[in-house]
Amino acid sequence: MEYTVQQLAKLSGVSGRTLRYYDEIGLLKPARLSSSGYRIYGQKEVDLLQQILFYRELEVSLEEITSIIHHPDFDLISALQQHVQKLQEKHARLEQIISTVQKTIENKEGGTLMTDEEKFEGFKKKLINENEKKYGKEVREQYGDEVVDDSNAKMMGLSEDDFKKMQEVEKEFLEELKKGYETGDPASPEAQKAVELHKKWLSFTWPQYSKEAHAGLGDMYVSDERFTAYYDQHIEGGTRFLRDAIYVYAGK
Amino acid sequence: MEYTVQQLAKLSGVSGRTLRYYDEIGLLKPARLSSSGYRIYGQKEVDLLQQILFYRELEVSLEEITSIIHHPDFDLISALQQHVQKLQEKHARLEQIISTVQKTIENKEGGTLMTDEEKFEGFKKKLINENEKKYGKEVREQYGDEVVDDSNAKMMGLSEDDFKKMQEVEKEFLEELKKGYETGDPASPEAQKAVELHKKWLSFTWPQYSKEAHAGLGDMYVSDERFTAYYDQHIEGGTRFLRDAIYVYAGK
DNA sequence: CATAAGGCTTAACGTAACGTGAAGGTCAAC
DNA sequence: GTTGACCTTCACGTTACGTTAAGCCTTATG
Repeated sequence: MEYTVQQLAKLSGVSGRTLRYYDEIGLLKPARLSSSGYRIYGQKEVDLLQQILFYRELEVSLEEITSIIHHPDFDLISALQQHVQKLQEKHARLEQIISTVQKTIENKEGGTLMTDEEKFEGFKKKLINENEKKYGKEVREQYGDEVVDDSNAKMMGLSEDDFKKMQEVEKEFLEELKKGYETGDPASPEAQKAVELHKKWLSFTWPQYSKEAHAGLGDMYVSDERFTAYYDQHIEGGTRFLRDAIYVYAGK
Repeated sequence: MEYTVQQLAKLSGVSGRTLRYYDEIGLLKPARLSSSGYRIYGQKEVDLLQQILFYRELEVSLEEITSIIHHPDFDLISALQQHVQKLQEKHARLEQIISTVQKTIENKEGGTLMTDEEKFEGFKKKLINENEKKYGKEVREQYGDEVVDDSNAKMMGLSEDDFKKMQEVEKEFLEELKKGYETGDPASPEAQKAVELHKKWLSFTWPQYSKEAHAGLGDMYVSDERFTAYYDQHIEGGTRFLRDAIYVYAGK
Protein backbone atom coordinates (compact mmCIF):
# COMPACT_ATOMS: atom_id res chain seq x y z
CA MET A 1 0.00 0.00 0.00
CA GLU A 2 1.27 3.44 -0.90
CA TYR A 3 0.11 6.69 0.55
CA THR A 4 0.40 10.37 -0.23
CA VAL A 5 0.86 12.84 2.58
CA GLN A 6 -2.80 13.45 3.19
CA GLN A 7 -3.69 9.77 3.07
CA LEU A 8 -1.06 8.82 5.59
CA ALA A 9 -2.10 11.77 7.68
CA LYS A 10 -5.68 10.52 7.84
CA LEU A 11 -4.55 7.00 8.52
CA SER A 12 -2.31 7.98 11.39
CA GLY A 13 -4.15 10.94 12.81
CA VAL A 14 -1.28 13.41 12.52
CA SER A 15 -1.37 16.47 10.27
CA GLY A 16 0.16 16.78 6.81
CA ARG A 17 2.40 19.51 8.12
CA THR A 18 3.72 17.12 10.75
CA LEU A 19 4.69 14.59 8.11
CA ARG A 20 6.48 17.26 6.05
CA TYR A 21 8.20 18.43 9.21
CA TYR A 22 9.35 14.91 10.02
CA ASP A 23 10.72 14.70 6.51
CA GLU A 24 12.45 18.05 6.94
CA ILE A 25 14.24 17.06 10.15
CA GLY A 26 15.10 13.64 8.75
CA LEU A 27 12.94 11.71 11.16
CA LEU A 28 10.70 10.10 8.56
CA LYS A 29 11.46 10.39 4.89
CA PRO A 30 9.02 9.13 2.24
CA ALA A 31 9.90 5.96 0.36
CA ARG A 32 10.18 7.95 -2.86
CA LEU A 33 8.94 10.98 -4.73
CA SER A 34 6.43 10.73 -7.54
CA SER A 35 7.32 12.09 -10.98
CA SER A 36 5.66 15.35 -10.02
CA GLY A 37 7.41 15.59 -6.68
CA TYR A 38 4.70 14.19 -4.42
CA ARG A 39 5.82 12.36 -1.29
CA ILE A 40 4.98 8.65 -1.46
CA TYR A 41 5.07 6.53 1.71
CA GLY A 42 5.18 2.73 1.75
CA GLN A 43 4.51 0.03 4.33
CA LYS A 44 7.88 0.44 6.00
CA GLU A 45 7.21 4.11 6.56
CA VAL A 46 3.81 3.38 8.01
CA ASP A 47 5.35 1.04 10.56
CA LEU A 48 8.09 3.52 11.37
CA LEU A 49 5.52 6.23 11.92
CA GLN A 50 3.72 3.98 14.35
CA GLN A 51 6.94 3.60 16.31
CA ILE A 52 7.54 7.33 16.22
CA LEU A 53 4.07 8.10 17.47
CA PHE A 54 4.53 5.60 20.23
CA TYR A 55 7.62 7.36 21.54
CA ARG A 56 5.97 10.71 21.06
CA GLU A 57 3.17 9.49 23.29
CA LEU A 58 5.82 8.92 25.92
CA GLU A 59 6.78 12.58 25.58
CA VAL A 60 10.20 11.72 24.20
CA SER A 61 11.58 14.64 22.16
CA LEU A 62 11.77 14.19 18.40
CA GLU A 63 15.53 14.48 18.63
CA GLU A 64 15.70 11.53 20.97
CA ILE A 65 13.26 9.60 18.84
CA THR A 66 15.54 10.17 15.89
CA SER A 67 18.39 8.63 17.89
CA ILE A 68 16.29 5.69 18.95
CA ILE A 69 15.03 5.03 15.46
CA HIS A 70 18.35 5.39 13.71
CA HIS A 71 20.60 3.64 16.24
CA PRO A 72 19.41 0.15 17.05
CA ASP A 73 22.16 -0.23 19.66
CA PHE A 74 20.71 2.65 21.63
CA ASP A 75 20.23 1.58 25.24
CA LEU A 76 16.50 1.55 25.02
CA ILE A 77 15.69 -0.01 28.33
CA SER A 78 17.65 2.29 30.58
CA ALA A 79 16.43 5.24 28.56
CA LEU A 80 12.87 4.14 29.07
CA GLN A 81 13.46 3.52 32.74
CA GLN A 82 14.84 7.00 33.24
CA HIS A 83 11.92 8.24 31.30
CA VAL A 84 9.34 6.43 33.38
CA GLN A 85 10.89 7.89 36.49
CA LYS A 86 10.59 11.40 35.11
CA LEU A 87 7.00 10.68 34.20
CA GLN A 88 6.23 9.48 37.69
CA GLU A 89 7.75 12.58 39.20
CA LYS A 90 5.70 14.69 36.86
CA HIS A 91 2.67 12.66 37.79
CA ALA A 92 3.18 13.24 41.49
CA ARG A 93 3.84 16.91 40.93
CA LEU A 94 0.65 17.25 38.91
CA GLU A 95 -1.26 15.67 41.74
CA GLN A 96 0.18 18.24 44.11
CA ILE A 97 -0.70 21.05 41.73
CA ILE A 98 -4.24 19.84 41.28
CA SER A 99 -4.85 19.70 44.99
CA THR A 100 -3.44 23.21 45.39
CA VAL A 101 -5.68 24.54 42.66
CA GLN A 102 -8.65 22.83 44.25
CA LYS A 103 -7.83 24.32 47.62
CA THR A 104 -7.53 27.71 45.98
CA ILE A 105 -10.93 27.28 44.41
CA GLU A 106 -12.40 26.28 47.75
CA ASN A 107 -10.98 29.35 49.37
CA LYS A 108 -12.12 31.67 46.65
CA GLU A 109 -15.54 30.07 46.60
CA GLY A 110 -15.66 30.46 50.33
CA GLY A 111 -15.16 34.15 49.81
CA THR A 112 -18.13 34.45 47.51
CA LEU A 113 -20.53 31.68 48.41
CA MET A 114 -20.36 31.25 52.15
CA THR A 115 -22.66 33.07 54.49
CA ASP A 116 -21.20 35.76 56.66
CA GLU A 117 -21.50 33.46 59.63
CA GLU A 118 -19.60 30.67 57.89
CA LYS A 119 -17.03 33.08 56.58
CA PHE A 120 -16.46 34.30 60.06
CA GLU A 121 -16.03 30.79 61.39
CA GLY A 122 -13.67 29.81 58.63
CA PHE A 123 -11.68 32.94 59.02
CA LYS A 124 -11.17 32.50 62.70
CA LYS A 125 -10.13 28.90 62.33
CA LYS A 126 -7.79 29.77 59.55
CA LEU A 127 -6.21 32.56 61.52
CA ILE A 128 -5.60 30.31 64.47
CA ASN A 129 -4.20 27.62 62.22
CA GLU A 130 -1.81 29.98 60.57
CA ASN A 131 -0.74 31.59 63.78
CA GLU A 132 -0.18 28.21 65.30
CA LYS A 133 1.84 27.00 62.37
CA LYS A 134 4.02 30.03 61.93
CA TYR A 135 4.50 31.47 65.36
CA GLY A 136 3.12 28.91 67.70
CA LYS A 137 6.46 27.31 68.36
CA GLU A 138 8.26 30.56 68.90
CA VAL A 139 5.61 31.99 71.18
CA ARG A 140 5.20 28.75 73.05
CA GLU A 141 8.91 28.72 73.75
CA GLN A 142 8.91 32.28 74.97
CA TYR A 143 5.69 32.47 76.92
CA GLY A 144 4.72 28.89 77.59
CA ASP A 145 1.89 26.74 76.37
CA GLU A 146 -0.74 28.25 78.57
CA VAL A 147 -0.54 31.68 77.01
CA VAL A 148 -0.84 30.31 73.50
CA ASP A 149 -3.66 27.94 74.25
CA ASP A 150 -5.51 30.56 76.20
CA SER A 151 -5.07 32.99 73.34
CA ASN A 152 -6.44 30.54 70.85
CA ALA A 153 -9.27 29.58 73.11
CA LYS A 154 -10.10 33.19 73.62
CA MET A 155 -10.10 33.87 69.94
CA MET A 156 -12.34 30.93 69.23
CA GLY A 157 -14.55 32.13 72.03
CA LEU A 158 -14.96 35.57 70.56
CA SER A 159 -18.46 36.42 69.53
CA GLU A 160 -18.96 37.70 66.05
CA ASP A 161 -19.75 41.02 67.62
CA ASP A 162 -16.46 41.14 69.50
CA PHE A 163 -14.63 40.08 66.39
CA LYS A 164 -16.06 43.02 64.50
CA LYS A 165 -15.09 45.35 67.31
CA MET A 166 -11.60 43.92 67.19
CA GLN A 167 -11.39 44.67 63.50
CA GLU A 168 -12.56 48.23 64.09
CA VAL A 169 -9.91 48.74 66.73
CA GLU A 170 -7.31 47.41 64.32
CA LYS A 171 -8.43 49.87 61.69
CA GLU A 172 -8.26 52.74 64.18
CA PHE A 173 -4.83 51.57 65.24
CA LEU A 174 -3.54 51.51 61.66
CA GLU A 175 -4.80 55.04 61.05
CA GLU A 176 -3.14 56.31 64.18
CA LEU A 177 0.05 54.45 63.34
CA LYS A 178 0.11 56.24 60.03
CA LYS A 179 -0.31 59.61 61.68
CA GLY A 180 2.46 58.77 64.12
CA TYR A 181 4.70 57.57 61.33
CA GLU A 182 4.28 60.88 59.56
CA THR A 183 5.64 62.74 62.57
CA GLY A 184 8.71 60.55 62.28
CA ASP A 185 8.96 60.32 66.06
CA PRO A 186 8.10 57.09 67.89
CA ALA A 187 7.65 59.11 71.06
CA SER A 188 5.12 61.50 69.53
CA PRO A 189 1.59 61.55 71.03
CA GLU A 190 0.19 60.05 67.84
CA ALA A 191 2.64 57.14 67.89
CA GLN A 192 1.99 56.50 71.56
CA LYS A 193 -1.75 56.57 71.00
CA ALA A 194 -1.23 54.01 68.26
CA VAL A 195 0.62 51.76 70.69
CA GLU A 196 -2.26 52.04 73.13
CA LEU A 197 -4.69 51.04 70.43
CA HIS A 198 -2.43 48.15 69.58
CA LYS A 199 -2.53 47.12 73.23
CA LYS A 200 -6.32 47.37 73.18
CA TRP A 201 -6.39 45.27 70.05
CA LEU A 202 -4.16 42.66 71.67
CA SER A 203 -6.36 42.40 74.75
CA PHE A 204 -9.07 40.89 72.62
CA THR A 205 -7.00 37.76 72.40
CA TRP A 206 -4.24 38.00 74.95
CA PRO A 207 -5.05 36.42 78.26
CA GLN A 208 -3.05 39.00 80.15
CA TYR A 209 -1.05 41.98 79.07
CA SER A 210 2.55 42.75 79.95
CA LYS A 211 4.89 45.40 78.60
CA GLU A 212 7.63 42.84 78.14
CA ALA A 213 5.45 40.60 76.02
CA HIS A 214 4.31 43.60 74.05
CA ALA A 215 7.89 44.63 73.33
CA GLY A 216 8.75 41.04 72.42
CA LEU A 217 5.89 40.98 69.98
CA GLY A 218 7.27 44.15 68.39
CA ASP A 219 10.58 42.37 67.88
CA MET A 220 8.83 39.43 66.31
CA TYR A 221 6.93 41.68 63.97
CA VAL A 222 10.16 43.12 62.66
CA SER A 223 12.01 39.84 62.36
CA ASP A 224 9.14 37.95 60.76
CA GLU A 225 8.58 38.71 57.11
CA ARG A 226 4.91 37.90 57.27
CA PHE A 227 4.20 40.59 59.82
CA THR A 228 6.59 42.96 58.10
CA ALA A 229 4.75 42.45 54.86
CA TYR A 230 1.42 42.95 56.57
CA TYR A 231 2.25 46.22 58.28
CA ASP A 232 4.45 47.57 55.52
CA GLN A 233 1.58 46.99 53.13
CA HIS A 234 -0.24 49.83 54.85
CA ILE A 235 2.73 51.95 55.76
CA GLU A 236 6.14 51.38 54.23
CA GLY A 237 8.56 50.90 57.08
CA GLY A 238 5.69 50.90 59.54
CA THR A 239 6.74 47.71 61.26
CA ARG A 240 10.02 49.07 62.52
CA PHE A 241 8.37 52.29 63.56
CA LEU A 242 5.75 50.37 65.53
CA ARG A 243 8.43 48.38 67.31
CA ASP A 244 10.28 51.56 68.23
CA ALA A 245 7.09 53.15 69.51
CA ILE A 246 6.31 50.07 71.61
CA TYR A 247 9.86 50.25 73.01
CA VAL A 248 9.20 53.84 74.08
CA TYR A 249 5.85 52.85 75.58
CA ALA A 250 7.35 49.95 77.44
CA GLY A 251 10.23 52.11 78.62
CA LYS A 252 12.72 49.75 77.10
CA MET B 1 12.61 48.08 50.29
CA GLU B 2 13.58 48.79 46.70
CA TYR B 3 15.21 46.36 44.36
CA THR B 4 16.97 46.40 41.02
CA VAL B 5 16.38 43.62 38.53
CA GLN B 6 19.18 41.41 39.75
CA GLN B 7 18.31 41.89 43.40
CA LEU B 8 14.67 40.99 42.87
CA ALA B 9 15.78 38.09 40.72
CA LYS B 10 17.90 36.67 43.54
CA LEU B 11 15.16 37.31 46.05
CA SER B 12 12.51 35.52 44.03
CA GLY B 13 14.54 32.89 42.24
CA VAL B 14 13.56 33.90 38.72
CA SER B 15 16.04 35.21 36.13
CA GLY B 16 16.64 38.82 35.25
CA ARG B 17 15.50 38.09 31.73
CA THR B 18 12.21 36.82 33.10
CA LEU B 19 11.61 40.09 34.94
CA ARG B 20 12.39 42.11 31.81
CA TYR B 21 10.10 39.83 29.86
CA TYR B 22 7.29 40.32 32.37
CA ASP B 23 7.82 44.07 32.02
CA GLU B 24 7.72 43.75 28.24
CA ILE B 25 4.41 41.90 28.15
CA GLY B 26 2.91 44.19 30.78
CA LEU B 27 2.60 41.52 33.43
CA LEU B 28 4.84 43.15 36.01
CA LYS B 29 6.11 46.67 35.51
CA PRO B 30 8.69 48.19 37.86
CA ALA B 31 7.51 50.84 40.30
CA ARG B 32 9.68 53.40 38.53
CA LEU B 33 12.83 53.90 36.55
CA SER B 34 15.97 55.37 38.09
CA SER B 35 17.50 58.50 36.58
CA SER B 36 19.75 56.28 34.49
CA GLY B 37 16.93 54.05 33.31
CA TYR B 38 17.34 51.15 35.74
CA ARG B 39 14.20 49.27 36.71
CA ILE B 40 13.30 49.82 40.36
CA TYR B 41 10.80 47.50 42.07
CA GLY B 42 9.02 48.31 45.33
CA GLN B 43 7.16 46.29 47.94
CA LYS B 44 3.98 46.20 45.89
CA GLU B 45 5.81 44.65 42.97
CA VAL B 46 7.41 42.04 45.21
CA ASP B 47 3.98 40.97 46.41
CA LEU B 48 2.62 40.93 42.90
CA LEU B 49 5.50 38.79 41.74
CA GLN B 50 4.73 36.33 44.50
CA GLN B 51 1.17 36.09 43.23
CA ILE B 52 2.38 35.65 39.68
CA LEU B 53 4.75 32.87 40.65
CA PHE B 54 1.99 31.19 42.56
CA TYR B 55 -0.23 31.00 39.51
CA ARG B 56 2.71 30.02 37.36
CA GLU B 57 3.28 27.10 39.71
CA LEU B 58 -0.26 26.03 38.89
CA GLU B 59 0.71 26.02 35.21
CA VAL B 60 -1.57 28.91 34.37
CA SER B 61 -0.37 30.71 31.22
CA LEU B 62 1.14 34.16 31.62
CA GLU B 63 -1.70 35.55 29.54
CA GLU B 64 -4.27 34.25 31.98
CA ILE B 65 -2.19 35.41 34.92
CA THR B 66 -2.22 38.88 33.41
CA SER B 67 -6.00 38.74 33.35
CA ILE B 68 -6.23 37.49 36.89
CA ILE B 69 -3.82 40.08 38.23
CA HIS B 70 -5.13 43.09 36.36
CA HIS B 71 -8.86 42.50 36.36
CA PRO B 72 -10.29 41.96 39.82
CA ASP B 73 -13.67 41.20 38.26
CA PHE B 74 -12.15 38.35 36.26
CA ASP B 75 -14.10 35.16 36.83
CA LEU B 76 -11.33 33.49 38.75
CA ILE B 77 -13.28 30.54 40.01
CA SER B 78 -14.59 29.24 36.72
CA ALA B 79 -11.19 29.88 35.17
CA LEU B 80 -9.56 27.81 37.86
CA GLN B 81 -12.20 25.12 37.55
CA GLN B 82 -11.59 24.81 33.85
CA HIS B 83 -7.94 24.72 34.64
CA VAL B 84 -8.25 21.95 37.17
CA GLN B 85 -10.19 19.91 34.64
CA LYS B 86 -7.43 20.29 32.09
CA LEU B 87 -4.91 19.27 34.71
CA GLN B 88 -6.92 16.20 35.61
CA GLU B 89 -7.12 15.13 31.99
CA LYS B 90 -3.40 15.56 31.73
CA HIS B 91 -3.02 13.56 34.92
CA ALA B 92 -5.12 10.67 33.63
CA ARG B 93 -3.27 10.73 30.34
CA LEU B 94 0.06 10.60 32.13
CA GLU B 95 -1.10 7.57 34.04
CA GLN B 96 -1.97 5.85 30.79
CA ILE B 97 1.39 6.73 29.31
CA ILE B 98 3.29 5.50 32.34
CA SER B 99 1.61 2.14 32.21
CA THR B 100 2.37 1.90 28.51
CA VAL B 101 6.03 2.65 29.10
CA GLN B 102 6.19 0.11 31.87
CA LYS B 103 4.65 -2.51 29.66
CA THR B 104 7.15 -1.67 26.98
CA ILE B 105 10.03 -2.02 29.40
CA GLU B 106 8.66 -5.35 30.54
CA ASN B 107 8.44 -6.53 26.97
CA LYS B 108 11.90 -5.35 26.02
CA GLU B 109 13.39 -6.79 29.16
CA GLY B 110 11.46 -9.97 28.57
CA GLY B 111 12.90 -10.13 25.11
CA THR B 112 16.44 -10.06 26.41
CA LEU B 113 16.38 -11.50 29.89
CA MET B 114 13.50 -13.93 30.24
CA THR B 115 13.65 -17.56 29.31
CA ASP B 116 11.42 -18.81 26.56
CA GLU B 117 9.21 -20.44 29.14
CA GLU B 118 8.79 -17.21 31.06
CA LYS B 119 8.21 -15.26 27.88
CA PHE B 120 5.46 -17.63 26.97
CA GLU B 121 3.86 -17.39 30.40
CA GLY B 122 3.97 -13.64 30.48
CA PHE B 123 2.53 -13.38 27.05
CA LYS B 124 -0.44 -15.53 27.81
CA LYS B 125 -1.24 -13.75 31.04
CA LYS B 126 -0.92 -10.41 29.37
CA LEU B 127 -3.22 -11.43 26.56
CA ILE B 128 -5.88 -12.58 28.97
CA ASN B 129 -5.62 -9.42 31.00
CA GLU B 130 -6.01 -7.21 28.01
CA ASN B 131 -8.84 -9.21 26.55
CA GLU B 132 -10.59 -9.17 29.86
CA LYS B 133 -10.19 -5.45 30.28
CA LYS B 134 -11.22 -4.44 26.79
CA TYR B 135 -13.76 -6.97 25.67
CA GLY B 136 -14.59 -8.94 28.75
CA LYS B 137 -17.59 -6.86 29.62
CA GLU B 138 -19.04 -6.95 26.14
CA VAL B 139 -18.54 -10.66 25.72
CA ARG B 140 -19.78 -11.43 29.19
CA GLU B 141 -22.95 -9.53 28.49
CA GLN B 142 -23.53 -11.35 25.25
CA TYR B 143 -22.51 -14.89 26.10
CA GLY B 144 -22.53 -15.05 29.87
CA ASP B 145 -19.77 -15.40 32.41
CA GLU B 146 -19.21 -19.07 31.88
CA VAL B 147 -18.07 -18.73 28.30
CA VAL B 148 -15.57 -16.05 29.17
CA ASP B 149 -14.20 -17.78 32.21
CA ASP B 150 -13.95 -21.07 30.38
CA SER B 151 -12.19 -19.35 27.55
CA ASN B 152 -9.66 -17.78 29.84
CA ALA B 153 -9.19 -21.01 31.73
CA LYS B 154 -8.65 -22.85 28.51
CA MET B 155 -6.09 -20.35 27.31
CA MET B 156 -4.19 -20.53 30.58
CA GLY B 157 -4.44 -24.26 30.37
CA LEU B 158 -2.91 -24.41 26.92
CA SER B 159 0.37 -26.17 26.73
CA GLU B 160 3.23 -24.34 25.11
CA ASP B 161 2.89 -26.82 22.32
CA ASP B 162 -0.77 -26.09 21.73
CA PHE B 163 -0.07 -22.39 21.87
CA LYS B 164 2.45 -22.73 19.10
CA LYS B 165 -0.02 -24.71 17.07
CA MET B 166 -2.58 -22.01 17.62
CA GLN B 167 -0.18 -19.42 16.31
CA GLU B 168 0.49 -21.54 13.23
CA VAL B 169 -3.22 -21.86 12.55
CA GLU B 170 -3.55 -18.11 12.86
CA LYS B 171 -0.79 -17.60 10.35
CA GLU B 172 -2.41 -20.04 7.93
CA PHE B 173 -5.72 -18.30 8.45
CA LEU B 174 -4.23 -14.89 7.66
CA GLU B 175 -2.67 -16.18 4.47
CA GLU B 176 -5.93 -17.73 3.34
CA LEU B 177 -7.83 -14.58 4.25
CA LYS B 178 -5.49 -12.62 2.03
CA LYS B 179 -6.09 -14.98 -0.87
CA GLY B 180 -9.83 -14.73 -0.34
CA TYR B 181 -9.67 -10.98 -0.14
CA GLU B 182 -7.91 -10.84 -3.48
CA THR B 183 -10.81 -12.63 -5.12
CA GLY B 184 -13.03 -9.86 -3.76
CA ASP B 185 -15.78 -12.36 -3.02
CA PRO B 186 -16.64 -13.38 0.58
CA ALA B 187 -18.33 -16.50 -0.77
CA SER B 188 -15.26 -17.66 -2.72
CA PRO B 189 -13.71 -21.01 -1.73
CA GLU B 190 -10.60 -19.19 -0.47
CA ALA B 191 -12.63 -16.90 1.76
CA GLN B 192 -14.68 -19.79 3.12
CA LYS B 193 -11.57 -21.78 3.83
CA ALA B 194 -10.26 -18.80 5.75
CA VAL B 195 -13.41 -18.76 7.85
CA GLU B 196 -12.93 -22.45 8.62
CA LEU B 197 -9.37 -21.79 9.72
CA HIS B 198 -10.65 -18.96 11.86
CA LYS B 199 -13.10 -21.38 13.43
CA LYS B 200 -10.28 -23.84 14.05
CA TRP B 201 -8.25 -21.10 15.59
CA LEU B 202 -11.14 -20.11 17.83
CA SER B 203 -11.65 -23.66 19.05
CA PHE B 204 -8.30 -23.48 20.79
CA THR B 205 -9.90 -21.15 23.31
CA TRP B 206 -13.63 -21.29 22.83
CA PRO B 207 -15.40 -23.79 25.06
CA GLN B 208 -17.97 -24.58 22.39
CA TYR B 209 -18.51 -23.28 18.91
CA SER B 210 -21.70 -21.81 17.48
CA LYS B 211 -22.31 -20.04 14.20
CA GLU B 212 -24.20 -17.28 15.98
CA ALA B 213 -21.33 -16.56 18.31
CA HIS B 214 -18.92 -16.64 15.38
CA ALA B 215 -21.00 -14.12 13.46
CA GLY B 216 -21.26 -11.95 16.59
CA LEU B 217 -17.52 -12.00 16.91
CA GLY B 218 -17.24 -10.82 13.31
CA ASP B 219 -19.43 -7.85 14.17
CA MET B 220 -17.29 -7.06 17.17
CA TYR B 221 -14.15 -7.21 15.07
CA VAL B 222 -15.54 -4.56 12.76
CA SER B 223 -16.93 -2.32 15.46
CA ASP B 224 -13.85 -2.49 17.66
CA GLU B 225 -10.93 -0.43 16.45
CA ARG B 226 -8.38 -2.64 18.11
CA PHE B 227 -9.41 -5.66 16.09
CA THR B 228 -9.86 -3.56 12.99
CA ALA B 229 -6.34 -2.25 13.38
CA TYR B 230 -5.03 -5.75 13.92
CA TYR B 231 -6.57 -7.32 10.85
CA ASP B 232 -6.25 -4.30 8.61
CA GLN B 233 -2.58 -4.24 9.44
CA HIS B 234 -2.19 -7.39 7.39
CA ILE B 235 -4.86 -6.70 4.82
CA GLU B 236 -6.38 -3.28 4.35
CA GLY B 237 -10.11 -3.67 4.71
CA GLY B 238 -9.64 -7.27 5.77
CA THR B 239 -11.77 -6.97 8.87
CA ARG B 240 -14.96 -6.16 7.02
CA PHE B 241 -14.21 -8.83 4.46
CA LEU B 242 -13.75 -11.40 7.21
CA ARG B 243 -17.08 -10.44 8.76
CA ASP B 244 -18.85 -10.78 5.44
CA ALA B 245 -17.26 -14.15 4.86
CA ILE B 246 -18.32 -15.33 8.30
CA TYR B 247 -21.85 -14.15 7.55
CA VAL B 248 -21.87 -16.30 4.42
CA TYR B 249 -20.48 -19.26 6.35
CA ALA B 250 -23.04 -18.84 9.10
CA GLY B 251 -25.83 -18.46 6.54
CA LYS B 252 -26.79 -15.13 8.02
C1' DC C 1 -11.54 20.62 -23.97
C1' DA C 2 -11.82 24.00 -20.57
C1' DT C 3 -12.58 24.78 -16.04
C1' DA C 4 -13.27 24.17 -11.18
C1' DA C 5 -12.30 21.62 -6.99
C1' DG C 6 -9.17 19.74 -4.33
C1' DG C 7 -4.46 17.90 -3.26
C1' DC C 8 0.35 18.72 -3.73
C1' DT C 9 4.69 21.61 -3.36
C1' DT C 10 8.01 25.17 -1.06
C1' DA C 11 8.60 29.34 1.60
C1' DA C 12 8.17 31.84 5.45
C1' DC C 13 6.18 33.90 9.44
C1' DG C 14 3.79 32.92 14.21
C1' DT C 15 3.52 30.55 18.66
C1' DA C 16 5.24 30.54 24.59
C1' DA C 17 8.35 31.73 27.70
C1' DC C 18 12.08 32.76 28.04
C1' DG C 19 17.97 31.70 27.12
C1' DT C 20 21.81 33.64 25.26
C1' DG C 21 24.96 36.71 23.41
C1' DA C 22 26.31 41.50 21.57
C1' DA C 23 27.13 46.37 22.07
C1' DG C 24 27.25 49.86 25.04
C1' DG C 25 26.00 52.89 29.37
C1' DT C 26 26.41 53.11 34.89
C1' DC C 27 28.15 52.52 39.51
C1' DA C 28 31.02 51.44 43.56
C1' DA C 29 35.51 50.26 44.81
C1' DC C 30 40.47 50.21 44.68
C1' DG D 1 41.10 56.24 36.41
C1' DT D 2 40.35 51.87 35.67
C1' DT D 3 38.58 47.49 36.76
C1' DG D 4 34.52 44.54 37.33
C1' DA D 5 29.89 43.92 38.20
C1' DC D 6 25.77 45.63 37.14
C1' DC D 7 22.35 47.80 33.93
C1' DT D 8 20.13 48.82 29.26
C1' DT D 9 18.13 47.56 24.48
C1' DC D 10 18.18 44.86 20.43
C1' DA D 11 17.75 40.53 18.28
C1' DC D 12 18.26 35.78 17.18
C1' DG D 13 17.55 30.68 18.98
C1' DT D 14 14.61 27.19 21.06
C1' DT D 15 10.33 23.03 20.12
C1' DA D 16 7.01 21.04 17.26
C1' DC D 17 4.45 22.20 14.61
C1' DG D 18 -0.10 25.82 12.77
C1' DT D 19 -1.17 28.86 9.37
C1' DT D 20 -1.45 31.39 5.32
C1' DA D 21 0.37 32.37 0.54
C1' DA D 22 1.63 31.50 -4.19
C1' DG D 23 1.67 28.32 -7.51
C1' DC D 24 1.79 23.44 -9.79
C1' DC D 25 -0.78 18.71 -10.48
C1' DT D 26 -4.71 15.63 -10.89
C1' DT D 27 -9.32 14.37 -11.43
C1' DA D 28 -14.24 15.06 -12.25
C1' DT D 29 -17.67 17.42 -14.71
C1' DG D 30 -20.20 20.34 -18.17
